[in-house]
Amino acid sequence: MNLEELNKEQKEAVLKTEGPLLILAGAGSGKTKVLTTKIAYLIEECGIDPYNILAITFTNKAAKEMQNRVYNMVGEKAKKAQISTFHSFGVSILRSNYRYLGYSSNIVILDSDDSLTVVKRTLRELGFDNKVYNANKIRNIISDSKNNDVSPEEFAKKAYDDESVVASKVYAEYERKLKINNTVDFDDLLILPIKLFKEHKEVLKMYEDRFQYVLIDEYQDTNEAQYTLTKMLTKNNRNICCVGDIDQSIYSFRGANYRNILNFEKDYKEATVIKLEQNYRSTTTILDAANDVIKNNKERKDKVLWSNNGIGEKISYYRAQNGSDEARYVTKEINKLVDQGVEYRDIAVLYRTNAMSRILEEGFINDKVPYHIVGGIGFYNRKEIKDIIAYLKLIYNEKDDISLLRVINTPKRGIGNRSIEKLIEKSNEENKSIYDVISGGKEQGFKDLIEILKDKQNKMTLTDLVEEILIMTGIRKEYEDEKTLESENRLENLEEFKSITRTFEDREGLVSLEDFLTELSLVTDVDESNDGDDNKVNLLTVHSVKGLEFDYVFIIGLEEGIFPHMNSFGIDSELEEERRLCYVAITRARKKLFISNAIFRIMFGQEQSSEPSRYIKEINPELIDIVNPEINKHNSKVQEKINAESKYNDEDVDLQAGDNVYHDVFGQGKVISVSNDIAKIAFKHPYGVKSLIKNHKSISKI
DNA sequence: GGTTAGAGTATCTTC
DNA sequence: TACTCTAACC
Repeated sequence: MNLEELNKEQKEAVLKTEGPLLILAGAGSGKTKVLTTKIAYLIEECGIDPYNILAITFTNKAAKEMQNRVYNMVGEKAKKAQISTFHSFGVSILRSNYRYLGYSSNIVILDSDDSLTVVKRTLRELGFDNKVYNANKIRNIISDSKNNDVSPEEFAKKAYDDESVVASKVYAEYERKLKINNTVDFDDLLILPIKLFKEHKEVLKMYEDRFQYVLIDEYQDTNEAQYTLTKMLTKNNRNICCVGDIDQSIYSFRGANYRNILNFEKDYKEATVIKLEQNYRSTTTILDAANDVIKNNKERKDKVLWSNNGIGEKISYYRAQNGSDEARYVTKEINKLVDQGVEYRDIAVLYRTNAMSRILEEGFINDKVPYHIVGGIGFYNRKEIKDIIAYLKLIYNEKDDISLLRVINTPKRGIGNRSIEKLIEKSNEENKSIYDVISGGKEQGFKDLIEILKDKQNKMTLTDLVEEILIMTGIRKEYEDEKTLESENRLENLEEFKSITRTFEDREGLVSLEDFLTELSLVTDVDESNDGDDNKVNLLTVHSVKGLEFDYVFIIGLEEGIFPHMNSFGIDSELEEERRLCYVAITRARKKLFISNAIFRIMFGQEQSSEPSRYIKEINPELIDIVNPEINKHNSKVQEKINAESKYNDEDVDLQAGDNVYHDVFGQGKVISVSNDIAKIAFKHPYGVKSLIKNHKSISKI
């Protein structure tokens, strides 16, 4: 096997096949190449059966790509290796072992929206006002508890205030509901395998025997459960290879803990650590800028990326008048690039929040720039698509209450709130799913309909089944009768959905409802980003661009309040995460980076102004070429004026921890801490602790 | 039981 | 702004 294309460290990482290995791989240092080569090396040179290899990637797309690359190196047998995300891996374990865990075969996976719906419903059923108790927050509490192995009972014991008492009750009921419905949430996909392994050592033994070699990518973004799962599988074999980069840890909001990397050497005492610091992706200008930004983080291992790719062009910085001006700038620059022979597909525009894609879209449509939005509120979030999926889920698992409640009266069948409430009551009393307690009434008609469709399920292809649902439920007729622009659109979307099922069938051969639904729940829009088939500009969030690279990258909205996001103000750990996010964004670019922001931007329907992001100031000015210095100067005067006029007090307000204050919106509060210009203040329920600009006029000492 | 207007709230990121 | 939820009316 030819390892000549690898540098010294990369080669070392490939050759070290036995025992624990940690690869600290900087952005663009060729880690995917190392991982795939390593898998191929294990198979070809060490004679390892691919069946004994487990490789975990961050997205399904990355998994597919890795599988393909290994396929190109070793051929057909690559397919025997298990290459997937943690969540897909969890699903496969569940599907083979559901009996041990007390589930039946047709498990439906809930997405985060579904979980939230269950929480809301549970709050209501338990008689709590969901204006007082924030369902989202409670869902997060439940998720955290599950991930940290805290049971509802344990949580109830530790409950310390009104909210956590309510949360503990909702948590218990939430778990009961999921189980009765034979449904699992995203957390369960990781937690249930752990539970299984703890309770059934023989099953764990089987997986240990199978997965002699375990490789994990993006280790900095593993959460507690993923960490535990990894440790359980590799405790005895010890052939574990983790790849990660602390500077690219950007998923802490989801429970990821980059300290898993820092602790690797403690967990595996005999570990070898290899650093990959040569970057093969970007120009030194881009790398220097990235290094300038990230070196301001305190919590990190020292590392400096370098490259041989030459200095390249300076970074272009444009400070726009407002959002649409910024969009115009982006399209103008894109058109210039395209005139120079650049392909649209080699360009990406990155933003902090999905909401920012809209204004870009307008600009792109105006200037006729072809684009592709990755992720965001996409196709699968449309009502008609959610409805058809709910029908499919219900046909697959009639106990799935969430899907049932979604479609029992869609289209209208005259089953109103009263009847539904009665059904829910009955199902709670009898500890059964809603479907199982239906007997008689209009509901019976609905049940009969589902029974007929269930019967058809095995007798036709997926696409035909979808068509059958559209006809038999009356969904199609409803939209056809409506004859509005909107209903036309919905019909088109439903046709589009059928072409998705058809594509799926063509790709996989004849497929089961189970496979299709699993893919739907786990494969996200991010996995759909265009692979160069379409020559379009990619629009995506900084989070979803992780692992990708483009010749030309635009980072827009580099403003205080957006990037870094205002919710992170005053919280050091979160500001550092925002900075890592910025680092990830910068290091996506190969040839040239464009950064921009806007003085005025419409948010929440109101025009607001903001200053340039602190991260821009951290970059050595010599690396930056300011596109519009005059406007910039003028604008900074405007900016000063805005600042002077309104929101802030002229003099510094002396706020200290312990001070009582009054806020125009949140009322009375107590200062918890003050750092720099940010005061953390605890307000009364339901506001809680807020981080606010200390000198804001809305705050006064009392 | 269905419809609709008004209120309220969120936009932070995702498997 | 735009979406979702609720209450009141039909």
